[in-house]
Amino acid sequence: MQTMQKLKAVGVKPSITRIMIYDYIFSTKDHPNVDEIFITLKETLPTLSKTTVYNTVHLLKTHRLIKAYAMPNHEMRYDANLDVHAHFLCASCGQITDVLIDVCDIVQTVISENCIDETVITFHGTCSKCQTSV
Amino acid sequence: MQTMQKLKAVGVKPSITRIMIYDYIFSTKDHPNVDEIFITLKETLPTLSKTTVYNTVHLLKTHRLIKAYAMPNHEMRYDANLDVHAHFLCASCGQITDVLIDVCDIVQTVISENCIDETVITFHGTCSKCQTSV
DNA sequence: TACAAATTTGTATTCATTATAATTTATATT
DNA sequence: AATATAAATTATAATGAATACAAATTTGTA
Ligand SMILES: [Mn+2]
Ligand SMILES: [Mn+2]
Ligand SMILES: [Zn+2]
Ligand SMILES: [Zn+2]
Repeated sequence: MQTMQKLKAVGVKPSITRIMIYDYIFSTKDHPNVDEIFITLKETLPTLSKTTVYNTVHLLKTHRLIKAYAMPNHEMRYDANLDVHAHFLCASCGQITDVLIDVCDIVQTVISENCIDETVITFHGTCSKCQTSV
Repeated sequence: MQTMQKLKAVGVKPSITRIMIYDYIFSTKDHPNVDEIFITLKETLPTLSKTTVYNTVHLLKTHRLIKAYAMPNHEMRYDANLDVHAHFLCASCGQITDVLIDVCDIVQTVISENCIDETVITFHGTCSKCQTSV
């Protein structure tokens, strides 16, 4: 689907800024942070402000067009891949690679290629207690 | 094992401050952040400083006695449970609960009880490229 | 064109974490 | 015990990503 259609579909007005920010997150596979998005797009959008990047990723995230992952070094990385998938974070070069998991053989897939120090699996949602207390 | 033994085993001098900080993280099951540790232990260690809490969790993490998890709200949570396990983070009450996973039926376990909005699985380690370039 | 609404920008602020240096405490030596 | 040395703890300042807020610009519509 075209980016413009994706934005319209969730009720977000497809301004050129928003399209370019989404497109960048979608096209690059390296899970960029706000700085990377800002610096890269600044070249083609000279008036772009970092605040707009923050606003836009927040907007895109709110409308579930992208996902945000908190990294160990306290920065957010953004990802347009909405499929449930794992990430491999290299302690040496910092690269974040997608790990397409089959749920069942999660560990196997990665262990074969990389040296795993730690596995972090987090589910976000609403707990049963909070669901009933609404 | 006694906390004192655990600290000695990794070459960390078991001062009363360190013992109490580790014990607190170990005994409480709610994955405390630095503030919670500080405020709670301040009652029995009146001279405790927040810097010491930061120093100590860093020390414990370096020696692999605890794990640190970056949360979406940009704070670190600490955990003395070293087993590979998942976490369920409630969007409503903020509670972080352990999810003991059998690797194979990761999703099943949680889906039955809670309402999952997002699943984050991250592996930390050294990628194959970086392993060879040493 | 004129007006209102939405979008973008610039600046100030927040707050968890880190850096640095001073102070206190523990350990070793004479 | 007194002194010297090292380690641990504390206090304060600095960092930096993220947010809050208000002004400015752009867009949509009458
Ligand atoms: Mn990804
Ligand atoms: Mn846990
Ligand atoms: Zn690497
Ligand atoms: Zn809850």
